[in-house]
Order: sequence, then structure tokens, then C-alpha cells
Amino acid sequence: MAENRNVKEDELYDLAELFKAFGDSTRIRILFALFEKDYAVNDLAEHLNMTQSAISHQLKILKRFKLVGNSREGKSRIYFLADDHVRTIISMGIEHIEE
Amino acid sequence: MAENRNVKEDELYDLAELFKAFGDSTRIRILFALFEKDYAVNDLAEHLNMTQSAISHQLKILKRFKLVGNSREGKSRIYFLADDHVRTIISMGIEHIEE
DNA sequence: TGAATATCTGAACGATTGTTCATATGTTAG
DNA sequence: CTAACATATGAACAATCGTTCAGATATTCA
Repeated sequence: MAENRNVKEDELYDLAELFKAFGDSTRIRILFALFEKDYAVNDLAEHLNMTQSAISHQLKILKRFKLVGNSREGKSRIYFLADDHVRTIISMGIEHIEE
Repeated sequence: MAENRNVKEDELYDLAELFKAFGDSTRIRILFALFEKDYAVNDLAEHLNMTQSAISHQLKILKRFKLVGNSREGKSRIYFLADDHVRTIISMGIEHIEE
């Protein structure tokens, strides 16, 4: 039981890191864009009016937390939302701020 | 429709701010402690092994985003989780990292 | 192979953030 | 009212973070 609590306690640090990944406007805008459709890096940069480099840096973080995945498509690399978990978390967040 | 999109676009900044509130280990530990029971500020500080000041600063942030509420109880102020939304978001997050 | 295109990456800089320290505010009991 | 307790707050400092810039890596096609 005390053991179980410690496991949870350790997990909380990872949890904070996970939410930190959601907690940046650029990354949220990326995630929301991918909510609607898949994007190549350049298209994402254009769509969000940011440099390709900035987007790439943030995609790397999102990938580290398994919030997005990607696959090669010719010269481009197509990014997509990792799973419905991500969709649910974003949806819950939107519900909260819309209250 | 274009109008609707802009509304969403603006909301995304608030959404990032909301997740930022979850994205700190101290605040997550506070939220998780309150997941289990209500706490006065001092008890929370003791429970988490942190100064009262640090906890108070973070509680202020959590309150700003309506993640916690409080009520006076004699000399103390008892903090509690604002609603089930918060519980759900935390639960979803834990599920994600446990995958 | 070499040019063109697409993406990634490291260093650096400015901005933001969490904690500490000292102190202020608020509440209760004597 | 005053002492004691509980919480809140402002300033300051160190650490973390996101963007830019320059250049590296990877893939395609002629």
C-alpha cells in the first residue's frame, strides 16, 4: 500500500511532464490542426504561420510523449494524432474552459 | 464557419494556459492529494514536504483556472477539487502514461 | 551523381516560471 | 485589544523553455 502510493507519487512527475506538453500554445495549435487532418511539417508551418524549424522542434516534443506519430510520404513526413486519448484530453480541456 | 474557426483559434490559447496549470509537478501533486481528500494549506504543505508559501502560490494559480475551490473552516482554509472535469483530465493523463 | 526539396538539430538569447524570504493580511481565543 | 496561528503576497533569483539562425541530414528526380 505504501508501495502503491510511491508508484503513484513517481508517476505524478511523468504526468506533469505530459501536461506540460499540452501546455504551450504552439503545440496545442499543432495538435488541434492534426485533430482535423494530417499534415506535413511544411504545411503545418504554413497553416500556423510559423517557421518550419519552430514547428519541427515542437513536433519532436509531441512525438516524445507519443501525442503524435508520423510516416514518410515521398519527400515529406506526414504527422497525425497518436490516438483517441489525445483527442479526449483536448476535448475535456475545451469543455472546461467553455463552462 | 470562418468565424467559428476563429473562435476556436482564440480558445486554443486559453486551452494551452489551462494545461500549463496541470503541467507542473507541484501543482499535479496538489491536485492528486486533493483527489483523495480535502486539505488545509498547511496540511498540504506538510503532506507534500514543501513550504506553505510555495503551496499557497500554486493554489492561487489552480484557483485562477477553477481547478480547485476553497472554503473557510475556522482559522484554516480548506481546499478541494473544483469538479469532476479535473478528475477526468487527470485520469486520462494517467491512462496515457500507463500505456 | 548533383540539384532541389523537406525535415531535423544544436547553440544562443530573451522570456517565462517556481521557489525562497520577508512581510502583510486575516481569523480566533484569551 | 493582543498574542498566536493560518494564509496570502511581492520582490528577486535561478532554472527552464520556445524561438531564431545557421547548417546538417535525408529523399527524390533528372
